[in-house]
Amino acid sequence: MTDFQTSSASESRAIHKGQQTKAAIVDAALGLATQIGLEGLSIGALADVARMSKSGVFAHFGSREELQISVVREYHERFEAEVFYPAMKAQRGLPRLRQLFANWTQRTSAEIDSGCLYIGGAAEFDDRPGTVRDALASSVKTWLAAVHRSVVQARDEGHLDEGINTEQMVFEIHGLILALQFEARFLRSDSALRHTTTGFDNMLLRYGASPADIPAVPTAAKAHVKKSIHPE
Amino acid sequence: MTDFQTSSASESRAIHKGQQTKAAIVDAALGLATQIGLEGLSIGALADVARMSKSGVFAHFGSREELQISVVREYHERFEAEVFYPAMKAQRGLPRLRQLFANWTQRTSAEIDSGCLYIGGAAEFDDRPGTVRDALASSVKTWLAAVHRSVVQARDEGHLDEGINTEQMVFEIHGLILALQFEARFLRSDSALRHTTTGFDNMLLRYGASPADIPAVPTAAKAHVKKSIHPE
DNA sequence: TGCAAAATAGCACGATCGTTCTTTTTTAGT
DNA sequence: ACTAAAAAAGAACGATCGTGCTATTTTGCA
Repeated sequence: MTDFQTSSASESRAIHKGQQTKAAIVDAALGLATQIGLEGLSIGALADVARMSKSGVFAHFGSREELQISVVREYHERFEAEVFYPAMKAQRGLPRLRQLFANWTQRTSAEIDSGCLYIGGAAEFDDRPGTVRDALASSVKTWLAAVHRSVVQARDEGHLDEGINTEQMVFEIHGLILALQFEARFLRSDSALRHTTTGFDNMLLRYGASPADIPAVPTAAKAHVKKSIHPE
Repeated sequence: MTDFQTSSASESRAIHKGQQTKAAIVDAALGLATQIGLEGLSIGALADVARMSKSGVFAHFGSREELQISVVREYHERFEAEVFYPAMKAQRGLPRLRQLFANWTQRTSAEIDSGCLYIGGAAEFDDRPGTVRDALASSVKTWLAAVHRSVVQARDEGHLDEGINTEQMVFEIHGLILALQFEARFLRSDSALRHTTTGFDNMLLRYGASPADIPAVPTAAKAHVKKSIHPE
């Protein structure tokens, strides 16, 4: 169920009370990790936030590494629930791909005080082998594979040109999201969101989406319709 | 001289010996910071690498923050020397922009054990205000402004369509580089470099560069020349 | 060659780190 | 209500953190 596939059947087994306080701890840990990073996450600071003793927190995980992995798993599930599943309700093909991108964009830019754990984690762990890196990379790959499936479906439905390089398109989509996080969150640029959606619309046209499917950009530019697309 | 402008006149004032050991320390610190991050950089570990005492290292900076800023400045100068200045020798306009991108790409992907300090730093400091973040953001903005100048020049030289949105193009270029770092360094994808150059070539065509200026992609694809560009 | 100054080392401080062990409190089933 | 088990707290450990202070070594110039 944690694989960005559409499945069902989940079991909530909160027999003992420890399960829910552990959930509360992970929730607080995720909040800390998205602010100061997975490596910056310390058990002492987490205990303060969770209003618990250090050893009380520690006992739920057995090691800091296991805590970090729990945070990655929790983020994976939330990402799935907020970005992936809602988009599955959109019509298969281009509409679903657009919804997927819209949810992803919103998740990356809208949240005021929480950066994307995948992006921050990639920077922290690209030179740091271990189980945390593995869990992180596994989640990211699963997600990118889901995006790729959506691109392939859009092509197979005839919403995009059939000769397109789907991996190339996913790479470029990923780039737009990364640039959004970088320029919006780090550089505090308020035009990053606009550049992201404009870039995506341009990309769709370039990959063969029918212009009717692309909503007009809500700016004042209207006369630039030469042979290339250069919206204001 | 540290502003990505083409200027000259530099003065090397190594009067006292402390200057050169400080340079050696900063060099080692930069190596550490690109691996474990600016926040992970500790004076104790740095002293070990530099074969010095902790206090000996510390005395050169007075605070850890100042050490981090020194590392950012050093990275700025090296980036300038390896990416910016060499590209200035290329012909003004599209050739120079292409060289700039090529150098940037190489710097981002080729270095085996050192990630880009700007990208890692942006992830670490996007929620951490202070002088280190300011130094980092200042360097990045200066560099992106240099890229933007190069785009504007390419347009003014007539190498790109005159109606293009230059900020949008810089944003998309930045996205390609960020995706390169993410997928090559974190996901260890060996197709990331190819996706980056392909994406750039497609982008140039879309922004109006004459196809003759785009070197053929050295792959087996040759028959895809419909109305859009879909190289293998 | 001597001497002031600069550079480096040594040492200690309070704080925090992850982790272990023991004790106390709270829970859930009878 | 009683009790065994689970959960949380408390205390301490060695290590490392950034930083201050004092001594020692090294440097560069008269």
